[in-house]
Amino acid sequence: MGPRERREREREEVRTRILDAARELFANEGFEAVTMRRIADRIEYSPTAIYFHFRDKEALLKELCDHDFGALAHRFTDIARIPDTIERLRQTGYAYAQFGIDYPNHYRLMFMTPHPPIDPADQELERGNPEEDAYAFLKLIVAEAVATGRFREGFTDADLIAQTIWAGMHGVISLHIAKCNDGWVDWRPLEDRTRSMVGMIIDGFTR
Amino acid sequence: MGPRERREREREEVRTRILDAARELFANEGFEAVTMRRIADRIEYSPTAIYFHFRDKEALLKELCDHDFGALAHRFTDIARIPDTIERLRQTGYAYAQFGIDYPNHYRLMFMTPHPPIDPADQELERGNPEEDAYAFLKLIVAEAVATGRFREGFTDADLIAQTIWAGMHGVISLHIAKCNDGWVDWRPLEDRTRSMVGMIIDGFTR
DNA sequence: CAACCTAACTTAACGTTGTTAAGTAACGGA
DNA sequence: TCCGTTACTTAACAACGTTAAGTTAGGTTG
Repeated sequence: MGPRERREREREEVRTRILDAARELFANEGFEAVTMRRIADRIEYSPTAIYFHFRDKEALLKELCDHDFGALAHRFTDIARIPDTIERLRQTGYAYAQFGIDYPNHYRLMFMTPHPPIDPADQELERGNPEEDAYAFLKLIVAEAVATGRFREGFTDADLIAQTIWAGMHGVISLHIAKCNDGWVDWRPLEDRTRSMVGMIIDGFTR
Repeated sequence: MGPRERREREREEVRTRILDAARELFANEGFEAVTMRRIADRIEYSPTAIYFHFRDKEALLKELCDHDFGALAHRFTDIARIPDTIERLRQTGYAYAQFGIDYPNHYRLMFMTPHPPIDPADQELERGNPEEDAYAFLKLIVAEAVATGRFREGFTDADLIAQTIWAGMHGVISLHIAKCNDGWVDWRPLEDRTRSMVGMIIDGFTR
């Protein structure tokens, strides 16, 4: 089946080019500022062509977000080898923050923008696997810290603790992305705020 | 000067009606979902009439946000009377969270959406005054805690600490607003997460 | 080989959006 | 009484996401 496969491959190639163009434009200028016509211009197709590969602009976004969730999780692969649980937690915090700093527009779409609830049926990403799911990675660290007695007494709910830690780091990054232009707060350097949050988290939970 | 004053008053009245209509629509449906035409319909004016009172949709938003920043600060007036510094800090955290829960759409526009930097010249709100500025209120508590030795040694930068505390609470609320529909996280109840964050903050900073 | 069909597009258009240009009616002051 | 400003309205513009209606190339089938 020669031609059949070639057509399939060509189709996939166009799809990828749309995604690449959209990713770059979204990352540089933000979702709302980028139009379907601009994406189409970039790859020298008509705007309508995009709709043959993606249902709508939101579907394009979702595909990119899914990819970025994976990219975030992959940042942790090296960290996973750190033997000390608390040190691993600390470095996870820093890596998470760095991701938000590196890709603020991606971060905004991934974590700061409400999306319509998606049908669990067409959920592509593998959730629960620490190598693919950043939350699962964090939860694993927390569970280990609980199991090995690194956390204070009474702190046993790994989900609750992980969600609190995540919220803390997310707060630093999202506040930075949304409010860094606001002159009325005498902002401390972002690195200091990141360090301070990681410190507060560790001081707050460890013995 | 009778007629002069009356005209002025009538003008202000229309302005207020526009603001009220916009506030309700924004709060219920979000900024992007509300059109100028819908606001105009609501007050039985033509869409163009709004532009006689506000430069554009963004200016309308800014005026509402400014009002809400004041409303947030006013939530703290009762709390300001709590004698114990740390208890005051705790209640401030809960009140902040409650504000975000009560007005998620307002909260999103105030703290989760990047806005173009505004000219300091036309800054209406009184910043730095704890009765009008929620951040100043928090910073005051932190400074008091530092001064009375309630925080650990080395924690002396009131701005850095206040920004870390703010980020923590903001993280809980903003993550809730943006991701509460995401089924892949086994979310603990929001009250538990709020309590957990307040606890982590206090355990993290106090002796 | 010819007829046909379908996949992968393009061009043109639709309905909405924020916003502006042009016109108008009412009213206060000279 | 005339004039000019104030406070609007109606009509229109450009840009947006999206869709309807062709069009063309290539593979499949009678």
